[in-house]
Amino acid sequence: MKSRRILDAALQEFSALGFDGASMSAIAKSAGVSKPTLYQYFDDKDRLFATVLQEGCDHIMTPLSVPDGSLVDRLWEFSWTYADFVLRPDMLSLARLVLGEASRRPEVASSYHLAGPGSAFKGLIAFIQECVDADQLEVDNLEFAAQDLWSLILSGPRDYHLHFVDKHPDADHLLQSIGHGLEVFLKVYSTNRVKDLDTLAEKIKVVQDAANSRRTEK
Amino acid sequence: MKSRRILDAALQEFSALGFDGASMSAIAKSAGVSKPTLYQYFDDKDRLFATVLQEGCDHIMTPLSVPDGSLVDRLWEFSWTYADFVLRPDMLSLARLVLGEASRRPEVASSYHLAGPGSAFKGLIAFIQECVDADQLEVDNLEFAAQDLWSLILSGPRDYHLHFVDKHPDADHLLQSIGHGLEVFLKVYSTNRVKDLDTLAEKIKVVQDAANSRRTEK
Amino acid sequence: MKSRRILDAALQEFSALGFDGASMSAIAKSAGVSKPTLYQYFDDKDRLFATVLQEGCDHIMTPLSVPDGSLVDRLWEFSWTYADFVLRPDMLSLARLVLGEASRRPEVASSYHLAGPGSAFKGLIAFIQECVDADQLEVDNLEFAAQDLWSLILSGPRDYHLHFVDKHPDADHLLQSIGHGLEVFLKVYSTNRVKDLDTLAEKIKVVQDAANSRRTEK
Amino acid sequence: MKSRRILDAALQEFSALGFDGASMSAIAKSAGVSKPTLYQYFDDKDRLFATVLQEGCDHIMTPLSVPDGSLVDRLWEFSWTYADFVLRPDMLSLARLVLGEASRRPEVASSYHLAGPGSAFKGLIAFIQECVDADQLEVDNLEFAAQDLWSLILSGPRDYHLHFVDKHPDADHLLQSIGHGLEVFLKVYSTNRVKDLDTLAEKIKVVQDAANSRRTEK
DNA sequence: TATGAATGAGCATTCATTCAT
DNA sequence: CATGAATGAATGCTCATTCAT
Repeated sequence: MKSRRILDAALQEFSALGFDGASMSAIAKSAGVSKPTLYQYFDDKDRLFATVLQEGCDHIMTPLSVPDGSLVDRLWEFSWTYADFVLRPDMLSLARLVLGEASRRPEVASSYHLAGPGSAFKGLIAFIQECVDADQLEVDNLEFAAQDLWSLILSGPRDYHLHFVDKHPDADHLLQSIGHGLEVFLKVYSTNRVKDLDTLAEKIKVVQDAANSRRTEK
Repeated sequence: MKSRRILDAALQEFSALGFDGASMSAIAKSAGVSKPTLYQYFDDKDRLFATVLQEGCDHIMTPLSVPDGSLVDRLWEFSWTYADFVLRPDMLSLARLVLGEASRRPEVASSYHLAGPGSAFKGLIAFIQECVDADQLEVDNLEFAAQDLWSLILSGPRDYHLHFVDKHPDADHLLQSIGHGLEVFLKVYSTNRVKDLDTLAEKIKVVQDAANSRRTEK
Repeated sequence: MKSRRILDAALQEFSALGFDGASMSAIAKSAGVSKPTLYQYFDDKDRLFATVLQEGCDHIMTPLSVPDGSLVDRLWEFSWTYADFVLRPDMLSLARLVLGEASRRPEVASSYHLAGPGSAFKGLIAFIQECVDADQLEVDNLEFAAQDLWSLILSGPRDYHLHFVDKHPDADHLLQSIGHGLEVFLKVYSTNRVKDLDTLAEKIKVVQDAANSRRTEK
Repeated sequence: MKSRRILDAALQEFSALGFDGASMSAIAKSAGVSKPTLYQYFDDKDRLFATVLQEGCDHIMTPLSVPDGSLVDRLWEFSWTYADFVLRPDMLSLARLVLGEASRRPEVASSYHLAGPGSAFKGLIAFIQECVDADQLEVDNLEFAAQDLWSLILSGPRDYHLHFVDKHPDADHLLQSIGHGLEVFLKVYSTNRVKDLDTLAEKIKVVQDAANSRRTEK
């Protein structure tokens, strides 16, 4: 449990200050333990860092389950699940931390990529495979299709939020982005373009109206 | 000229070690000057860092001019120009550096984004506008189209190479990636899909054959 | 105890080299501790300096008790007590140090004056008040009388020894100085001038003879 | 003339910051010359410091002439001349500077004392001799009498203003201090006590009234 | 096991001083 | 003669790491 507190504190400090910027003293204090205790649990700063990132990677493997439903429903759900996860402030911090250290610790960055985007990618591929099997999508190359989905939906917002640290994701904007991304994706890969695009448009409208009415209430 | 050497050395060190990791001594030594000299040119480490990034941003504004030619020719040229630029090791290092410091220097990261991807984006939009004016593309929302082009073509490889520091861009892979991206883009936005896709396929084949024959020669 | 050693070393170094001249490294070494240890005890150089001076001021408050006896006896004792204290090399060093920093740290100099000469002054006033109450002195203005006593007895030697660092107080000279000072003081303020001056003269003679015989023995 | 500007700037800086605190760069800039030029005139910092103090000492030799007139008139004039000189802010700064460096440069402090208080002392002695010759004072030991005069009149205020840097001499207070000092001095040494004390009292009253009326006018 | 106290090595920065021009 | 540009050597201070308890 003490190691738990230490790892949390370390993630916090590393994320905020970077590897060099974070000091073992600060981590120890923030974890509420003494420095020697900290060193009892983790041999040195590098080890601690590695462990923190390892943990980060392990935690990444979350969103893989895809619900049942129509193609559009599933894509929709899938997209938002990923978006919520990928744009979470702590995930963005972690990503920045990893990239900041990438030149000095190439393994860290690559294994993070494998665990993060990589595993997400696997999920994507599996999901698309399912849709193909169900004759909902027509896909030549699974990998490309998966990449397209990811790129169209999330690469823009993620890039933006990686760089604009204190701008929090804006639901409206995200809706537009995902909505448009899915539209393009369906145009290209759907076996039933017209209907799917209709369904999508309606879905977007529903969410938008809900948002608007919520805003009006205020 | 001395300040030139200092800035180069600083970029080098910062890129390799991060802001905290880079030491003024190391920068001075690597620039072949003494520490006091370094401080004569740059008031302090922060200022030096800021200048280095400023320069980085200034240098980013490069690829904006787009050649004449058929739609596919132009898209092709455009894509490769951007890819070459964005995947250059030094540009990737800079991007990592900026992201690594983003939490502590939000302005740095945001102004980098504005100068880098942001300005690239403007170029993209202008370019697409031209194509629309020439009835080559049919576009609803310019921004979305531009974002799509960028995402489809480059977000995948860039993300990959940001994380895999020592893997150098592989022409084959890139060709596939860009080729596929352009294909999707044309499918969605071209006013003359069939012909354009044909032209594209041919273009890809030509390049691939050239590459193969080059490989065989070796 | 370690902070004791540090403070001693610091007083030493500061006294010998001044605030800027003394280096934290030298203080640490002279105290037999490492620099980080030094910084564990004192937040920074200023704090250390302040503490050293604070201590100096606290130690100053010593000679206030005045013995019983005849007026001349008491004055005599009083004078020598103060002289011994004020002319002690370390007290002179401290005084020089304080004055040397006075322009940059006015509060230091003024609070030193309050604690040092100032508190001595209060003792003087109290003492003279006692003598007045006992009808031994006739005084118009207590403060002036106290100032006169101090000035007549010690201002000359103190000024001299402040400037001549390596001349150690010479008992003979001091005897003359104090003797003469007291004589003037008694002439002006004693209620029993003739007798008191006689007593004083005899006291001086006794001490002088003792000194002479001591010198002869050698 | 350039060396003039340098010396002035150096005195300024040294007085304000002490020897170590003053930087050659700052002195050069404040003198409006470049550092190499500064070094052309003065071999090194020590030399410059020595020269500055030498000059300070030379300038000290000022108040020696004593006007004619009655004993009280002459003492009065004499006292104020010295007081004005000794309490001048720049003289106080110089004194502090010298004392602050005394432990590291004993010769500096002693030669300053010789040139400053020492030479004043000689003036005092000569002056008192004159008064003795004119049967105005009855003095046993010239040196002691001179020391008494100085001590009674100026040691208090000077000590005060050495320590309280930003308190400027207050005419009222000084008047009291000098008035009382002279009173004591006359009581002890005058050959015509009653009359001289009367004259003095009147002199004080006149000055005090003048000051009061001046204050009322405001 | 947990810690207060300690340290060697290093960092950003500044200074007195000196070339090359 | 005067200077812009340069530097070796130090300074105040901090950090990752480790004893002694």
